[in-house]
Amino acid sequence: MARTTGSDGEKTEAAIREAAVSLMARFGYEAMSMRQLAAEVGVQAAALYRYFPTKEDLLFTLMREHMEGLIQAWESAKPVNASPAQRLSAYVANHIAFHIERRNATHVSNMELRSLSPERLTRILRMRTAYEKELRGILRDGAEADIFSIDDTGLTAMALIQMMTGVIVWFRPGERLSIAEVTTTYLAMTMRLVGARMATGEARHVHEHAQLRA
Amino acid sequence: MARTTGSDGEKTEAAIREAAVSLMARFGYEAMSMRQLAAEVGVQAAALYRYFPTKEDLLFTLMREHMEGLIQAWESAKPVNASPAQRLSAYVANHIAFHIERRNATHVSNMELRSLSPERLTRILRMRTAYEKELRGILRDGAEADIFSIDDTGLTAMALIQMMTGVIVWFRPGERLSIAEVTTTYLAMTMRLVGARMATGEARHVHEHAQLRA
DNA sequence: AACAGAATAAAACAAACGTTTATTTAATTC
DNA sequence: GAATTAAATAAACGTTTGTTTTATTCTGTT
Repeated sequence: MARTTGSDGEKTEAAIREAAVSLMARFGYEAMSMRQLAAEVGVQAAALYRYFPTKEDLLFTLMREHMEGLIQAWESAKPVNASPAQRLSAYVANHIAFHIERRNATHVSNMELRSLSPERLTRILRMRTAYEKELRGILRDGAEADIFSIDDTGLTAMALIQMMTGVIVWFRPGERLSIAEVTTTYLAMTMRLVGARMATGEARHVHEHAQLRA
Repeated sequence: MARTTGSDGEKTEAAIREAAVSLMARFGYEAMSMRQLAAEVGVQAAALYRYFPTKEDLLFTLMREHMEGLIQAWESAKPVNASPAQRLSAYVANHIAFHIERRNATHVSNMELRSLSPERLTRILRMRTAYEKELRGILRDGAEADIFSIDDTGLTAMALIQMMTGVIVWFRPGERLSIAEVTTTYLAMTMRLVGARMATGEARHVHEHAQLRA
């Protein structure tokens, strides 16, 4: 046998990506074999190499596109001419929504950094840093305007990101809480954590904004 | 050659554990080969099997002892007849100190759960749940006594643990911040996050307690 | 109808994997 | 000082790994 009826390169590549993210999230990059991946896709192992030159290329592609998607999602969600509290609210809501929707890809991006070559690791970390810098900017603006009470901007940003990304560890869709409820609670915790003092009525706006997005 | 001069079973086993934690934290459990581990210890691969019957046994032993150590540390640090705020403060300080001191083992315990057999995974998760239950108890007591403002006890506990454990991702000893400074800041963030309303003078006690431990 | 090339299968590659076996040497015991 | 136990080596086991090579089949275009 060789080329099978109805086979299409684009569909095959999409199937490979999807299966790879799923298997890597479940078993880890090292533990997933190319044969296992091929079987999941319904193809021979050699066929994978038409789409991705090496296993590491596959990993890197998935990670890069995950990060690009995250940054792009924030560029779209990012409010203009908004108060630090509103911007922080938008950041939290976007971060949680994006990561819950992409649980598997997030797991891979967070756990498999060590399987990248040094140069590729640097590229991914650069993207990550750029994304985190946005949060630090919001926190700094809020602190300077005396809207937030923050000891250390960098440390607070890291704490918030760890807290928010941690959602994917325990959150299961369709269980006790909805995404909207989780987002609302995380928003409240975030605002308290940064000691937000909001103008009258702003809390309602922030709340509504979060409900809308979640 | 065979038995080498000055060789000692206990020393070798300790060296294996140490090297294994280090290599697993750096490269991951799957990526670390038994030959690589043996080379790090300065021994042949077969010698490892005198101490650990399989690679997974080695992983499980490291994880179990890490969790046992964490629970034991909390049993020792846990204050009696203390307010929820003081108990929460002790929990945070103990958690951060323990995890910073054991960066590598924490990484392994958090990242390599999927490499355990189902039964062993269950055993580790049971220990983890028991430890987290302590935090939920503190939060519940504080909420019932109207000292904390908490939407959802379980969710808040997970958020706090993710935030605190996240320290090991970015913290490097001897850089910008000391362990004491980090602990103080995390304590302040935690107290704000749970909306702690402390009695007059208690904030100082909590602060001093944290400084003492850190 | 012929053709170009994309897509895949099948088989094989060398290297590395966790683990086992048989053996040898060092330290301890009687 | 002989017997025994503990600690390690050297070599090999069968399997699996990521990857390459080669050949074949199907699809879309002319």
